[in-house]
Amino acid sequence: MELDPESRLDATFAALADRTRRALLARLVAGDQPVAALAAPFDMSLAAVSKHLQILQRAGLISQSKQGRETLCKAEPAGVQAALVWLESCGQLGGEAHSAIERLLAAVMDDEELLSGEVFDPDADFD
Amino acid sequence: MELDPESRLDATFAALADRTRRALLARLVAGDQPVAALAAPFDMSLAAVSKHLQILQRAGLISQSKQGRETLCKAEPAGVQAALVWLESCGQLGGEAHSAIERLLAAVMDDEELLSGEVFDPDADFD
DNA sequence: GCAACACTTAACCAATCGGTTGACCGTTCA
DNA sequence: TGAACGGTCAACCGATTGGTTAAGTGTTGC
Repeated sequence: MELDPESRLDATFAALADRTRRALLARLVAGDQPVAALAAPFDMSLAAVSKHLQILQRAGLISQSKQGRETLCKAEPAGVQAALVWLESCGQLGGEAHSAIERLLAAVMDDEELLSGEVFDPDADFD
Repeated sequence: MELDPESRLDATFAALADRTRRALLARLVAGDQPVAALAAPFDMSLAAVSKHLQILQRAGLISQSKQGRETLCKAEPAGVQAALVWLESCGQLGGEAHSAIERLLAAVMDDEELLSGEVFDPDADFD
């Protein structure tokens, strides 16, 4: 179910389009956690968080496994891949090198010193 | 209006969560187009496409400029940047090198032959 | 056994979304 | 001037979303 790549991208981007779900994913990227611990910092019911996690799971961004009476959640970096590739293609075809990947590629092609400084803008603000 | 980065990501990912809008953006990445030409291939009203373009514009993914009685639309690769950085950070913190950017970085650090083949999976299906 | 824990499901709600049609506004050109 | 073009706006519609509360399902441990 939910096999065609277009629907997959629909689900992935839709899952990422909510700040609560992005925060949940960011926390899971930092380390696996059971649902209750994961839900604690959020000002909403456990049921609401549970539904958010379901959406992340259906999008392939996380996986859940029952561990006794707890449900361990872990990030699935592979789920991010399709979205990442789509966005990179978008940037690549843009002509000038705007995207991080483009800038990096340009640096590689110029055979310059790499990794001498920051390659990415660390603008992402995890909680 | 709409300044905080979290809301910006909300808008960006939400805009990308619809296949029609992704297709519109992909076409614009391939070249600027007026609204009517852009709308032609889609099986929906011009008004619907117009609304999709507004959503893309508010997300900063495209810009529109009146050119006589036409409205020229162009992709704004910079608008993709924030989303790209967020996803990359997600992949980076994941431990193993899962993301394209991570794989490329790893290749660079190993000082291997670069660009000798395909670096990215060209899975993105621009119509 | 039974109570507490760790969730999930169901039913409901207001708000938003993606689409429609029809009226409207500015531009071009015969 | 006035008709056709290019596009937006407004009102409406059904479906989906993000949240709630309440009930239900396993699991753990006294």
